[in-house]
Amino acid sequence: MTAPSQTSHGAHPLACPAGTVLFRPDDACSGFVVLQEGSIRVSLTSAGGREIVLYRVRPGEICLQTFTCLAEGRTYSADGIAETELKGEVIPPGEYDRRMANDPVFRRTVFTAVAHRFADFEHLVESLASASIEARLAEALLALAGPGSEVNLTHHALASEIGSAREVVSRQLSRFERSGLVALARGKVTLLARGALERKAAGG
Amino acid sequence: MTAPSQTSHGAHPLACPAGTVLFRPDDACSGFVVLQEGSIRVSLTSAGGREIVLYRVRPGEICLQTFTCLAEGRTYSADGIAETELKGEVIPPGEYDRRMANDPVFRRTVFTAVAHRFADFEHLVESLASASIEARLAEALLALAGPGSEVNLTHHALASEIGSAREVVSRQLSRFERSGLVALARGKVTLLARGALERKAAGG
DNA sequence: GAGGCTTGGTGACTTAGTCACCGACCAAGG
DNA sequence: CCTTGGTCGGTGACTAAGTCACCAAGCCTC
Repeated sequence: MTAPSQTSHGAHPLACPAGTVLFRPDDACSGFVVLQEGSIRVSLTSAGGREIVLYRVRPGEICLQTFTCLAEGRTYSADGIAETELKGEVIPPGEYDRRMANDPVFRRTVFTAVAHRFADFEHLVESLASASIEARLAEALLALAGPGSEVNLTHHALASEIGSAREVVSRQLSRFERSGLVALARGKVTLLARGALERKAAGG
Repeated sequence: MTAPSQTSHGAHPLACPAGTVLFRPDDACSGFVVLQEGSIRVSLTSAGGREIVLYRVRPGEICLQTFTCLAEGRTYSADGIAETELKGEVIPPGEYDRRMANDPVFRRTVFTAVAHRFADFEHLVESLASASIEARLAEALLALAGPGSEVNLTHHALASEIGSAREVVSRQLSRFERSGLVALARGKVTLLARGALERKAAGG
């Protein structure tokens, strides 16, 4: 995408290991992240300690939090954590503004990404407002497994994915296991019947 | 793409009465709305028939739905209804693109508005994921009353505001009434103790 | 192999959402 | 007027989800 020659025009390289905290609520924004490799998990934690994963940033996507901060000159309001090792670059605020103004391709890319994120958000709101835990958990498992059939997360982490509580996830997973949809192990869920899970995710 | 007899900048005037349906899911987007007067209610209705109000568009704000449609060339995914009589203008897609590219003030305005909307969305997600019905209803009542102290909505409409069910709202309102926080009448809620409601809204 | 942390299981309880139903209010037409 | 049909709101009974407290099993490290 962006050639290294751009670096000389103001972009810093970004490289950090899994687990790095990229930002926390009230942090100032140091620039616009263009990710080449890896995955950033962005989540909100409410006063009561309940966490919910808003979205993940992957190569070609953008961090909406960062966009918002840059557009309004505000601080972050969520947590951003590197889920894997990251590679990419950081475009500092001034350079970002310049490119939004002068680089039509860059601008187009950012718009599309913002629009895409928005659609995800809408889906999240709809889910939270009206889908059952069974459906939300089935959907999350399918999304997290990707093309594979294993999800290496604790029940607590799964609860954060769907904005619920650990106990609720534990009980629902037990029900899935009793129905033969998944197999459970410590820190791991193995999907055994994608079709059935897809039906549950759709609200069947 | 040529503009016939139009405003000097290619925008159509917009004027319609309260209750007008501006868009529905799967409608194509006819242009970017710049509102000068009035209020548009944008809401999602899930498969189960549950409705939730996402946001309102007022003068100086933008419709995120419309932004998304224009950026990705997609159709709408929510409902937009005029809550009051509307006045403003509609910038057709081609003109919108031209202005985003060439008019820095217009671009800046749109960015800021998009960023602002996203902050609202984040608040909505946090609310849905972790706030009690008591807190959400108190917050909605305060927001809907504005500087006044009356909210002229049915319990059903209030339920849509907070993404809950009519019965739940009815019962919570009864509790508020018994505590002397509000007075109830058919299609109307009168706020009697803003301070106490603000405390409830904050989770106290 | 003993403590200490993480993970997950469970019972008991509260809060929220659903379903079914009914009565009060309201407007329009006879 | 009075009927009639629709909207609005109240309520009981039930299910789903979330909370709280606690415990047991796995796992790490010293």
